[in-house]
Amino acid sequence: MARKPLSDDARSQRREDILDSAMAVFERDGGLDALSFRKLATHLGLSYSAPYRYFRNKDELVNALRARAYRWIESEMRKATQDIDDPAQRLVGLAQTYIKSGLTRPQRYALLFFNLDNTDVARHSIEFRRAKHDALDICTQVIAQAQRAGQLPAHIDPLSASHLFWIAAHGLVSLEVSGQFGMGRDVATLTPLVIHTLRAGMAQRYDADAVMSSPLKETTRHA
Amino acid sequence: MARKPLSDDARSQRREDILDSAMAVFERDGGLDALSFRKLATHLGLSYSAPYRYFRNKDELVNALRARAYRWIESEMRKATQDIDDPAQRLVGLAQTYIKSGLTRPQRYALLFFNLDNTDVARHSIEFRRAKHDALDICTQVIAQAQRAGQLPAHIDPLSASHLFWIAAHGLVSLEVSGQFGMGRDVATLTPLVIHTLRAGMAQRYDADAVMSSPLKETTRHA
DNA sequence: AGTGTTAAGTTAACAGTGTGAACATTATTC
DNA sequence: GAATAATGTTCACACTGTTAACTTAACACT
Repeated sequence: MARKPLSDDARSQRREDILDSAMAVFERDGGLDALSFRKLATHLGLSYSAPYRYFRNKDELVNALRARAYRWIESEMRKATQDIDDPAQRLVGLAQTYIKSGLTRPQRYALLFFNLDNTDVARHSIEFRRAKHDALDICTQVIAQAQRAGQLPAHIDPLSASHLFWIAAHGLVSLEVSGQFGMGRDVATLTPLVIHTLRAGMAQRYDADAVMSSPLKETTRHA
Repeated sequence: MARKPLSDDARSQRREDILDSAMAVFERDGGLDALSFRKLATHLGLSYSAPYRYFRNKDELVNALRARAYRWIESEMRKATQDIDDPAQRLVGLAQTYIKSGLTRPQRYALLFFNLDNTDVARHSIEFRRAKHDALDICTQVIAQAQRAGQLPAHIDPLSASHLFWIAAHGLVSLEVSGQFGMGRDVATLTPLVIHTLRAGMAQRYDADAVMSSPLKETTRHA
């Protein structure tokens, strides 16, 4: 009776095309404010509200873009680690790749962690959370593997350990990308220091209570 | 002959008042997009482009706001550490305070590190850089002190060490504030783990070359 | 073939934004 | 009191996100 909608494949292909353009514009012009539906539409050769047929609003578009950025960093890590056999080296390679990816494409990295208009977690899309989970999962697996191989002490569970890695790597990339380290490229000297500290620190037995003489109470969030 | 301009004191007092309002609006409504000159002006009981007499544009206003946020976190750290005598405990207290500050006022923290429309460092104001430097300086001093007291190994220079601390603390706060850790409040369990790893890791002798079998080459920045 | 149905794309419109220019006000110094 | 320059206001412009109304075109059924 009615016109058939685009096949799911065709439709999501269109979405991919739009996201291609969006990412290109975003990285060319720098920043989410610089990426407007109008500019995106003309970049696609369409009229200025056409993308609304594929993304309900800018939030949804940006979330999709973020998920895509995560998928990219995930694939970078996969590519880099699959050729390394030695578990310990895989782990170092993983950290290096994460850091390098962030530094080489600061815009894309910033898209993941900055530019969150607000800190409202509820608005992370499922797509985004899945991508995040999959990326973290690589790390967890590599760590578990290194532990099984006896190359990494096992008194910290793999998930916590990968969080630890993530915290360190992200802290480094994030501060550098947002230009907090001052003029020099301290990253080059900081990277090995960070990795060393992580490995050496994780090697030592850990007793939570001994660390914090006055542990952080639960913090209430203002605003 | 002419009307005297507001004394520098009076003028900067006005600026402070405006920044008070700006910070209030920013934290109430969440996000920089929600902070408009118009809203700010009406909040001050002025007409909608009055703030332009005090801030050339939104960039300048935001930079001032950022500097102020840094000053705040700096003062939090000063307050928290001045009463602690034992150097090692001072250091832990410092880290705790930084983390706690970020977690309690996520908006303010995000202002410092997220919401950078672009990653253009050149646009950081001198004010902002000074505030950042002063905040970091506390950390450097406390570390140097702990090293002199023999409570922290001295084979890492205090500046690098404080960078290390910053990276870890910021990584933790930043990931939590941007809601990347999943549902739970993993921060409570991650905080002591991070601090432990830092301390234990820094205790071990450090040889940069040994760490990185294939060190990060210089990375060229796309985009 | 013809026609109804409906997705895809276009255009018009609205509320809000940053920002500059042109005006009005007002306090200060002569 | 008059001149002058800082401060405050109003108007205007080019943008933005977003919704609603409209046009076009492809399919399904008779």
